[in-house]
Amino acid sequence: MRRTHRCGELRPAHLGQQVTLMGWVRARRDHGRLIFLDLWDHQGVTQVVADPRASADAHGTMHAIRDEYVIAVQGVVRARPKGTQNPELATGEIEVAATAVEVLNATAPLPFPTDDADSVDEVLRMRYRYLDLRRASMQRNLRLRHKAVKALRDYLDGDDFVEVETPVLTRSTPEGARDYLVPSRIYPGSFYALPQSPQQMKQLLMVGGVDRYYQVARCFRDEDLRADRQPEFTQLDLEMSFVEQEDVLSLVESMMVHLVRTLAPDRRLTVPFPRLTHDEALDLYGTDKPDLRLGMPLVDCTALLGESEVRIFSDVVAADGRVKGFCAPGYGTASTADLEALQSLSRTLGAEGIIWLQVTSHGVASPVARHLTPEEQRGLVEALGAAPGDLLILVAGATDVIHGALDGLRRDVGRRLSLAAADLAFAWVVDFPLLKWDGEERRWNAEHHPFTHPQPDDLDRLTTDPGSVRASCYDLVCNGWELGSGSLRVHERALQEQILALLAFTPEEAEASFGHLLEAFDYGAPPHGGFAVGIDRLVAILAGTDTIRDVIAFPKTRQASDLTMRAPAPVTPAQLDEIHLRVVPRKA
RNA sequence: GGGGGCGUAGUGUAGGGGUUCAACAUGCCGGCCUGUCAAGCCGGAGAUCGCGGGUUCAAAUCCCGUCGCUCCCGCCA
Repeated sequence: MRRTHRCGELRPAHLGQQVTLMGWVRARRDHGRLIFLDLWDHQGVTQVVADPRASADAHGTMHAIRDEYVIAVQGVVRARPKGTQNPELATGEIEVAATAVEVLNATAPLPFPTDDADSVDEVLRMRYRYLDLRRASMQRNLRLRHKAVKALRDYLDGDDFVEVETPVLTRSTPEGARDYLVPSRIYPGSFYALPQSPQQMKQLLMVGGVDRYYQVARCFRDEDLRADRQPEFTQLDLEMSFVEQEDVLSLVESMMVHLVRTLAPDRRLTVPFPRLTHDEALDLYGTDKPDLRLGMPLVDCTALLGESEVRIFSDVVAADGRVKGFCAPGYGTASTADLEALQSLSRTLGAEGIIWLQVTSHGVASPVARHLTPEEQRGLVEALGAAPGDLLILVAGATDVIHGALDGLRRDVGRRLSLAAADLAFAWVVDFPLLKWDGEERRWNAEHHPFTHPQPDDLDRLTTDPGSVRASCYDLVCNGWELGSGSLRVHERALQEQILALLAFTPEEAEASFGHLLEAFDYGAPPHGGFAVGIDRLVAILAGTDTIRDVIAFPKTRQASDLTMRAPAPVTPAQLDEIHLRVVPRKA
């Protein structure tokens, strides 16, 4: 038997045709005489009927068949009797009357149902990922991912980009995340590293005159996992020569708009994407990846409360801290339990706690209300733009701490109030600082990476006031996710050496780690810049899921293990010998 | 590394010291049934409650430890 059609394909136009379908059995319905089953493949479902009068053999086989058996059905397409059509099925007007049924593979009862109805423990889903992938939502996600990548490739292909593959076995570089290392058999004691990103390679491609490069690149970082972080992940990595920041932003923005208009035309977009400076983002939302769907910007109330009788406020202000807060519209209905949950969340996030005020038509209700003057109460309501029925949430403390806490509180309140619509709230965050101070190690670190070009206006402060130098660096955020980031790169040897020196590399270390790049800059490196989009996150947002695991065929667990392949796993002593390694058990 | 959540028949859940505490749904096995489509009806099998220890006359239930999954912080240039 050979398959003639897919399971979602047959229509009344095929009536009378002899067809052969192959697929998985779903929902067998045995009426004794008539037996129905739904034959499923990735494309759809067709009802198959066995009638003992038509074929005793086919009927007998279908009696013995169970759910998820893989079968081939030969039969005739016929119209369903009046009143038995199923309008919920694309193939619902027809059915296939089986004349021959062949079991291609019998199936044991599945460890969990594939019908999407119940949520199943993720251990099982991961262990039997191939069964999980039979579920409609996972099928949708995988195909959405394929279409998204194709749309991005098509867009770049139409704009003179060329996809170039770069090595996965490459060199460990200092800074950044922990590398995944691969021992060398041929060079005892030496290691390849899996790339954290193709950053240096794509810069070398620019020196090589490629001009516009992209790659759907697998990247590896040996750090702890999150819902939006896997140790291996995929970036749409791109780089362009002879460009300014604006060129990169506008290319990426049109590419994303193209993608959304192609794949999700009903999702609302704000175009052009709003732009925030890094400072503005922190000031307004306490984070550099704000979810703009939520509204509720932060307001600084420090000046308003500096003289307050409320000790928490005055103490913090006296200690050079700040008081900031936001207004949760309509959340005056928060119960005591809700408020306690917010208190506890704020402490988890490192703050001392929150001060809440319920705004009513005759003032504010709050544990601290009687310690606030009428002017202070009015001032707060006005500054936070509150109306009766709203809840004000204030946090006092050091700026970093209250920003972290308010960011978390704002997102939590957003969830509680279901403020996140189906929009795709893209935004650019620009003007990142070039460097950040590492207080513990008492040295500067690159905010983005060491190859980021300082903004030209700030170049002269590189020696006098490094912390104030802004970078030509930009992030794309969407719905509270960091979707991608990029920068203009240093292409001048002297400047790169100066920056590496600021990052506490001795000339010898710089030469050892980045000599190949520095040397390349001597041989005609064009000005260049680029970007990288996190494909897993992008598809997760489009798919409407909370975790990138749902858009990765075989993801890893929180403990970085692959439950399907059971990796990582020990290897034989002979294998270790070959790569000159000995495993030393960790001392207890 | 730190904090939180979860773990009970194949699956999803209920039960929160004793006395229908091992239950419900679904799946599975068998039977009946000419039109179902999450088929229906009847019958049956299936869990020593993740694992180990402790408290107690008595533990699925309380305590400690451990393992696994998960969320957040740290970390992620």
